[in-house]
Amino acid sequence: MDKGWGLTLASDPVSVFSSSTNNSPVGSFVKIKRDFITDHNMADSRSKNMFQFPGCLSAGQDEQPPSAAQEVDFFKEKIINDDSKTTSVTVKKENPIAEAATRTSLGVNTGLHLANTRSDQSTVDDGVSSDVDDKRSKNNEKLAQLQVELQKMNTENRRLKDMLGQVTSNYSALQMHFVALMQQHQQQNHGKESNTEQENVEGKSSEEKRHEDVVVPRQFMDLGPSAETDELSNSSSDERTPSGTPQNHVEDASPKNNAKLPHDQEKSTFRDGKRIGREESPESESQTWKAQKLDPSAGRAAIEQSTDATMRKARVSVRARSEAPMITDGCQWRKYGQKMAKGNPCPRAYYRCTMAVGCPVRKQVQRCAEDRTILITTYEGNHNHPLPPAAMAMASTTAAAASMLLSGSMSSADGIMNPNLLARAILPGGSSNMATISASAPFPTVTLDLTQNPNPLQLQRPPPQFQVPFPGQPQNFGPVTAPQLPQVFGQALYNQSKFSGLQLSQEIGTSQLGHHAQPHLLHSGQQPSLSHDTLSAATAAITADPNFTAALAAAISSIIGGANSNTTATNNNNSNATNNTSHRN
DNA sequence: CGCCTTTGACCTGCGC
DNA sequence: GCGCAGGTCAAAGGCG
Repeated sequence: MDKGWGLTLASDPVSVFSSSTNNSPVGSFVKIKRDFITDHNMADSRSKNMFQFPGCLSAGQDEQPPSAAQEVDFFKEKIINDDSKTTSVTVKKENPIAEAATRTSLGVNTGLHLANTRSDQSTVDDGVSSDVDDKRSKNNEKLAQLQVELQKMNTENRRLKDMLGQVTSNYSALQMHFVALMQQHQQQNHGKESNTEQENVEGKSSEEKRHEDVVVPRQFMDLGPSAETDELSNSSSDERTPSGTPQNHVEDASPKNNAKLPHDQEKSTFRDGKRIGREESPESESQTWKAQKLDPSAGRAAIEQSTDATMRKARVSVRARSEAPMITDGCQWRKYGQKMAKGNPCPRAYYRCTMAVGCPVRKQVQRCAEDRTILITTYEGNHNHPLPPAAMAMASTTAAAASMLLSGSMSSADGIMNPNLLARAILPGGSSNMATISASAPFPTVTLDLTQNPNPLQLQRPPPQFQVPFPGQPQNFGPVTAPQLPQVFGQALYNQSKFSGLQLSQEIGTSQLGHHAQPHLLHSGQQPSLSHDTLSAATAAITADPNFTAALAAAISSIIGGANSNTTATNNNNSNATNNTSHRN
């Protein structure tokens, strides 16, 4: 149902890792940057000076072009000719000197020209012999100039490599931490599937316990039994999930349901979808846990299901400015209702995901009463089907946000959730009004505000999308998590280039990828607001927080579920398992 | 003709 | 118990 609304959350599927001709990280960096240019400035961007490296990498017109163009006179004519035609022809030239001169004179700043500055004699063999010495001296002059430039570039390259090494090491540490926790979690699942929540808690590592002393209680990964406890003990958390409704008790045998089965197959399956999606929650969940006690083998599925059920409750609200009636997030939605909400003259529209039958994901779209240009989109649930790369952005973001929300700490009796890792990860700079977390509402909700504090110099590039072949083993998350990490926090928020906080997360996640893939977005040096210290601090904070692993695992699981439906994730929210369990009951 | 949106009715939970 | 508000259903109509 996406109709290409103005606000696009999808990230472009540019294959930023596919630079086969340049294996150097910086080379990839350059390619990405050039893609970046292309993305946002369209076709003619390459012919203009749009991108400049930080520091002195630039070979742009600011530094030399005029003189360079003037000095290499014998190129000038050709350049002019080329310019009179198309610049693309010029760019295709293989001769680095000629290319450099051409680009320089055209004002094209491509940043890096690392090719050898070999002799350009062959290029002047054009039959012009009147003033060969003079031209050679000019060529030498230019050669020296290019060498100086090359030196500058090399220096910058080294600096970038140092930065890359730093973020790579950070990534490695995070990855090891994550893998260790994942293995531990697996062991717990296998060895103690029939254990109680308390036993699960006891089974945690000392490190996790140590963190729990500081952070808290509602470990998302272990929400299984605890979720049940919450469901049974806290009626407020049950809210509108129809666990207590008569409908829920008669599910399959319900005459009502049978009687209301539509003739339309699509609608019929949808109804199934409703059953497994909307009504899967606490009831079937608790039943699952009962079954688990009888059949330990059902433990993991139950955990997954409870996880999904819990995720179902968490909401992620995204505020973004858009004139379009709905943001484009890569998924297909079907509108199933519209209501006038109290206190807002703008109607609230209800959508459900139609990319797969039974997908429990729904969203509400409503304009802000105060500012009609702000579109508030609230997501609920997790997709149980493969997602296109464009859709993974929002899905992963909401999943991670919801995970973190649910794994956060409930500190006070009033139920207000303290800002947890998400907030810290999102808002390392101390900005407090871009993401808000609230558990006081009927649903715990994370609100990501894309309308505030924009930095137009940041976030101009949609996040890269990666189609990564998923290894079957969770232990191999490295290559999987790395590319997806940026999605986990930032992708959805790139679209409007206004979420610098998540940009940092993106920086972290992406930068850390360098270990397994080429770095593709390492322009922190460009961003005055993002210092190395900030980066390191945020990375350390994320690495140190066990909740992050939980949220990360959830997000990854959703990704895995989306990318490879045959992959069995350790704690995913793949509703296939849930559905099966639900139907079994 | 099939899919989607619209929209009024209906269901449910909650507060008084 | 009643009313309100949020959420969902499903018939009707529109659109490609």
